[in-house]
Parts: sequence; C-alpha cells; structure tokens
Amino acid sequence: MLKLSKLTDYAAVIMAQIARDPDQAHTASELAARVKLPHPTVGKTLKMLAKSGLLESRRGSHGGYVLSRSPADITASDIIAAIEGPIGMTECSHADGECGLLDSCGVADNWQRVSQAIRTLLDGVTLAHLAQSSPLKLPVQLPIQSVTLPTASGALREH
Amino acid sequence: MLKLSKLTDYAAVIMAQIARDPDQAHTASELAARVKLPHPTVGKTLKMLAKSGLLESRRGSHGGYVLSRSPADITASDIIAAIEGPIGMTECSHADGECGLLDSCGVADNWQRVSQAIRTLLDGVTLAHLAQSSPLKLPVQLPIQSVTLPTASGALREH
DNA sequence: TGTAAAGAGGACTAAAATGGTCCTATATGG
DNA sequence: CCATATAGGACCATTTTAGTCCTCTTTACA
Repeated sequence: MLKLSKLTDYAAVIMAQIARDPDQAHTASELAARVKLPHPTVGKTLKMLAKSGLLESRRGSHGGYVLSRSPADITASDIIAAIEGPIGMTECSHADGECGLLDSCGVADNWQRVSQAIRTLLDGVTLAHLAQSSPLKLPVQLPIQSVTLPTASGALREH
Repeated sequence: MLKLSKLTDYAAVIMAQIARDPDQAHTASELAARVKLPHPTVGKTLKMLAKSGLLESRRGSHGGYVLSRSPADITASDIIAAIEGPIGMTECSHADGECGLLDSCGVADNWQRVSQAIRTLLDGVTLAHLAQSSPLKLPVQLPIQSVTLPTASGALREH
C-alpha cells in the first residue's frame, strides 16, 4: 500500500517531539513516555536516527538526543531513508542493474521518474512542517505535467 | 523503502504489455512468455487486475484478458490499488480512527496531506504514460508549495 | 456433444521482512 | 565508584509476500 513501516512512523513522531523542544537533550525513556510506546522500541528507533546522522547523542548521565540540524533542514526523505533505506518504488529504482527483466520490462524508465517525483515531493516536506500542527499546504492540483501522449513512439514494439 | 511489492511491479509491466496491443485478448501464458515470468504468478496477477475491474476476462478457448478502459483512463493509482489495496503512507491515512496514539502523535494531519499529494501524483500517471517508452515529463521542481513556516502556531505545545 | 483451452477461486507452503525484546559494553556526570 | 545513558548486536515471534497447485466453470469448435 505504498506504506511506511511502523518504525518509520514512530521515527516521525519522535522527531517531531524533539523538534518542538529542540534546546534540551531528550532521553529514550522520556520520549517513550510522551509518545506512549515501549522503551526498547523507541530506543531502537533513536539509535537508527542517530546512526544516520539526524540526531546527535550524548551518553552517560544527563545524556540523550538532540537534533543535529535545524528542523527546517531535516526532510521527510531523510527520516524515511534513515529507517527504511533509499527511497524508491521499484527494485530497479536505485540498484544499478541486476534486474534481468529490463528488456522485457518496458516501464522501468517511467517508474523511475515517478519515484523521483515522489522523492522530490518528500524532500520538500521538512521536519518543521511535520512538527507544526497547522496544516501543510500541498498542491492538490497538477502534480504531473500532463503529457499529451505521443500515441506511438518508435521503441514501443515488443519481441 | 516506500516500495511497491513485486506483484505490483509485475502488474504494471503486464498492463503495459496489454496496452501496447489493446485490440486482442491476451492469455496468461502468452503474457508470461513475453514478460518472462512464471505462468502461475502472471495468472494470479491477472486475476487480481480483473477482479478490481481494470481488465475484462473472457473464459474458455480463445479467452484472455482485455483492458476494460482506455490506457489513458487507467492510472498508476488504479494499478497499485488493485494489488496492494488503498494507497496511504501511514496506518491512519485511510482507516477511520482506531490509532489510539492520535493525541500523542501530532503528525497525523500532515502525513495525511503528504499521502494525499502522492496519491494525486500517482493519479496523474496513466497507463498510457507507462506504456510509452519515451520519458514522462515530471515536475522535478516545486512539488510542495513551500510554506514559509509559521514558526509557532498555538497548538504545538506539549506540556 | 465431447474435448481442449482458457479463466475463477481458493488452499497451501516457503521464505523474507518486520516488530519487538534483551543483553552486554561503553561513556559520562556527580 | 555508581547511577544513568546510549551503542551495538543477537535473538525470536509474527506477519506479509511470493509463488505454486488443485479443482471447478465457461466457451469455442470439430
């Protein structure tokens, strides 16, 4: 369903929590309590976010996590990629080949373009947007420049 | 990774094959051969596409599948939804409640808006686009109307 | 009217991804 | 030194996904 994993969802919620109070370090237990999720799970999520550079961690007592950049400089793409790896709709949208069906596929190029469009869209959503409760303004119109389709281009024959 | 399942991928490829030769019925075995995938798998995919109304099937000898509408009237959303169910990034993006964390979540609204933007984007990509080999023109610019973020709106405090 | 060629529908299995927990090690402040 | 944190994995249970197979029905045509 083109869905985010639960962990990614948690990550977004957690990041938003931190973003709303960016000046102090937040511990896993504190965040777990706020977000009402089990401590180990929140801990795991935080570790992933830290490892990919979105959070900075301080160990020891009085430790915790802080944003490594301003909320306006952290995108939805960043968060998703931190938990799920590179964003792409299809197997072949990032890997460099190894699909084996490329010749009989015929849609790879276009899927990759769609992937790219989604990635760009997600790049435009920042943590600052997510953290604020007031609605984002998104373009509900014309996300695709409707190509008056060329009906038949040379290469579309098969076998 | 915000990825489509393999079956969805197959579905797109298969639909594109049919779209390129829309005037005759295509059997599962024929398509399996073209697309170089095992017959049972292709069969399963076709059944799903037919059940959700994107293909019409004719049984018996000389049977097969035909598009139920013109390629320009079948969208990427349709194909994805046929295999994966309703498109939405988060659990709460279509279900009507039952999340239980909504109060502590604080990002639900915005995620839903992002979901909606992706859905709209996908609605703009048709099977006609996918089937043609010449590149789609996608808006690599400004998919989000960058809200100069309101810095602090009333509701974003958390005790 | 019989037979072969198709799809419909669903049961089933194997493999992979996901979510979640826990343990040990290390760092840090008081 | 001790309490409090994170780091980094190992680990398991559950769910999802992919893929196969079997039986039934429909249809064209010899």
